[in-house]
Parts: sequence; structure tokens; C-alpha cells
Amino acid sequence: MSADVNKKPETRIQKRNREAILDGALDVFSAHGFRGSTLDQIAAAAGLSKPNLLYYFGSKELIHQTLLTQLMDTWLDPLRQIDEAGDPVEELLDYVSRKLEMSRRLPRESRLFANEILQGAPRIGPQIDGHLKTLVDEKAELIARWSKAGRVAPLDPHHLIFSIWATTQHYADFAVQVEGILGSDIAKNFKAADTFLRDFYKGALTPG
Amino acid sequence: MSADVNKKPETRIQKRNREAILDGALDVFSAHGFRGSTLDQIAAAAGLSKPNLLYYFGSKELIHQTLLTQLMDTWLDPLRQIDEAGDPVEELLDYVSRKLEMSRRLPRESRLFANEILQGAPRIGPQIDGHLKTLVDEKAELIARWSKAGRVAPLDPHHLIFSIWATTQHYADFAVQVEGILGSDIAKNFKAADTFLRDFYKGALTPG
DNA sequence: TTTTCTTTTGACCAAGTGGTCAGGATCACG
DNA sequence: CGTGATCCTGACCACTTGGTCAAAAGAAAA
Repeated sequence: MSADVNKKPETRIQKRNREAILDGALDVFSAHGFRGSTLDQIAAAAGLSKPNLLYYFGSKELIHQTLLTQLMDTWLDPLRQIDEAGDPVEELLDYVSRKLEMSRRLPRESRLFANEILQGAPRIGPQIDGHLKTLVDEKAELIARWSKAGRVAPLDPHHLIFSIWATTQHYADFAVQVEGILGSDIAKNFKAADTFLRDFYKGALTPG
Repeated sequence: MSADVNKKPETRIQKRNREAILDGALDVFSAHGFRGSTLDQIAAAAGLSKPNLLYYFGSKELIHQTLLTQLMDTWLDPLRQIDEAGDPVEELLDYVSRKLEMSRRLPRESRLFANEILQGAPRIGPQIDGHLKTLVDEKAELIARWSKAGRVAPLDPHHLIFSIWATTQHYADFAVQVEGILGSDIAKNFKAADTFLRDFYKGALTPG
């Protein structure tokens, strides 16, 4: 009855196809949202027929949920890395850079996540209240301690974290708008964003 | 042939029903995105039958586009109000507060917009490159002048504006996440957000 | 009241959608 | 090579969806 014992190990073909499906689905879901995506689109993106796709993942739901669950881990990594032993302002600036780097390298994942939250997190709600809240509260407390010790400016730590999420994810989620205004040289835009954000947060976080 | 001459003025009934439709559609579109919304849902939200709805707006497209176009004006108002004659830091802080207030009072509109941009702005693209870019460039230049004169910290003005959009709209677009972490007392959360953002931007913008 | 214009509806339709299924093709292994 | 397990497909289905239409019901003007 224990679910985590896979009786049969995964075959080569299974591995290849499951990966192709998840990659294709990430393309499609991140661009059109859950309801805006069709199994035909996903199947085409993965290079499989629709029935074959359903042979590997029993339903559209399941593909989506698999993506979202896998993503959650990666997504919180940068936050976990904030180190109590480091210099507070440096630690936070590096967190900003790491988050921005994620927007640059994993924009599809960012948009998938944004789509889900925007629509009220109908299929990921629980994980927000659980995992995420715990980690955020923990790091917020750390920042509060730094704050109290006068090592970073006295700002509400939860809202500070929100601001970092917002400013960094913006470059993935609203990429079209950013490119419409700054032009389409993406590398250049991200470089400028990093420079800006580090200066910006340095100004806001440095105490005194 | 001139399109802006309405031969017949709008009837009472037309006015009431068109408003009901747009309001209902805003509910539905902002919660589920364009493709995730159905005419039946919108008709129900507006209290009309589906064919009757289509009597007023010829297609789903048209309702969506009407909402988006109407929104664009309101959306850019706070930016327009930035006044060259005022104190630079104060002007920018007030812009932040105005934008946050829009997230508080018009969260549906914010999410409608976010949905559209997230999915690549398929039905609003042109307006971004036109209207919006012009206004943003203009205000960015103003900020650049202030910057050069040493009246605000030397930060890239375009990215500064992006950061304000991101941090303020976050409270509407990611409301579920914010409430999952801070709790559901919305008034309290927005109050704290305003305090945080003003302190935060004051620290980052004050020169020297 | 009559006539004309506007508003509303039920019945309907073609296309698209997620998902099923029986059977054929292919693979791994003794 | 043979055989059982895995992999793949075309045909199909029930349901949803955006949209149409003819005709009834209601307002408004005469």
C-alpha cells in the first residue's frame, strides 16, 4: 500500500516521453494558463499523439499538478539560501540577484506559477499555506532580528520579501510589457535590471 | 461613415444592461482569464440570458476588448499625475501610494490586465507599444532630470517605474498568496503595505 | 389603439474539448 | 525465436462552448 515504492523502475522510453510531455506542457500552460491550454497543443509540443500522452499522464489535471509540485521546490531554493551568518545587506542583495536569475533562466516556470496564483491558486492553495508560509515566516524572523540589531533598515520583513518577489518576477511575468518599453534585447534588459535592483535595495536596506 | 457619431442615443435599458455585462464580465475574466471564462458564466453574472448578452455585445472578444480599452485610461492616470513642479521624492512616493490605492480599490482590473500581459498581450499588444510607451518614456525623462540634478538617487528611471508597478500591483495580482502568508485582514495588509512601501522608497530614493 | 422599434428567449448548430477503448506495433528478455 | 509486457494509434464519444435565428414579448411613438 505504500505509495512511494515504485515496483517497476522507469524505462528509457518512459523517461524520455515523460520529460518531453512535462517540457511541452510547461510551454503551453505557461503561455495560455490551465484552461486556455488543450491536450492537443501539449501533445503536439511533446511530439506525441493525444492518446499516447494520456497513456503517460492520466489527465490534464495530473500534468499540471506534476509541474506545479516539481516547481515548488526549485522556486523556494533562493530563499532557503539566505544565511544568518553572512552580512545582512549582502545576503539580501544576493537573494535579489538569485531571484532575478531565476526569472531570466526559468521564465516559463515563473509564468506558470503566476497564472496559478492570479486565478486564486485553485489547485495549489494548500501548498501555499503550508510549505511556503513556514519558510517565509522563518526568514522574516531572521530579517527582523537583523533589523532589531540595526544591521538592516527597519522595514517590515514580510513586505520586504514580497517586494523582492514582485520586482524580480516582474521581468519574467510581464516580459512582453518590459520588452515593449525597453526593447527586445533581453540580455541587456536583465543586466540593467540587476544593476538597478542591487543599487535600489542597497539604498533601501542600508541602515542609518 | 464616421464611427463616433451614434445616430441613436443610448436607451435606459441599453445603459443598464451594458453596464451589468461589463461588470459581470470583469468578475469572470479577472478570475479565470479570457479562455477560462465562458459566455454562460458572464451572462449569469450579468443576470441575462446568453443570446440576450450577445444582443448587446456581438462576441466574447468584443466584451473583453471593451473592458481592456476602458481600463487603459484609468490605469495610467496615477503616472500622469506626477508633477514636475513638486518635490521629486514626494512626487514619487505619492505615485506609489496612488498605485497601491488602485490595487486596493480595483483588484479585478489589475488582474484582468495581469492576465492579458502574462499571456503575451495577444489582444492589447499595440496599445502597449503606443500609448503606454510614450507616457512612460516621458516620465522617465523627467525622473532622469531630477536624478541628474541630484534631487533623487541616481537610479535607472525605467526600471524604477517597473519596480513601482511590480510592488504595488503585487497586492492585487497575488492577493491569494499575500493573504495566505499575512492573513485575510485585507484592510490591515494594505495599510501595512503602504507604510512599508513609503519607507522603502524613501530610503531608496533619497539622494546622498 | 395601432404601429413600429427594441428587447428577450428557446431551440438549435458546428466546432472543439477531455477522455476512452480495442487492437496493432514494438520492445525486452528467456 | 517466441512470448509477455510495454508502447502507440485511429476511431469514437459525451459534453461544453461561442454563436445564430426566427419569433415572441415589451416599450414607445403616433
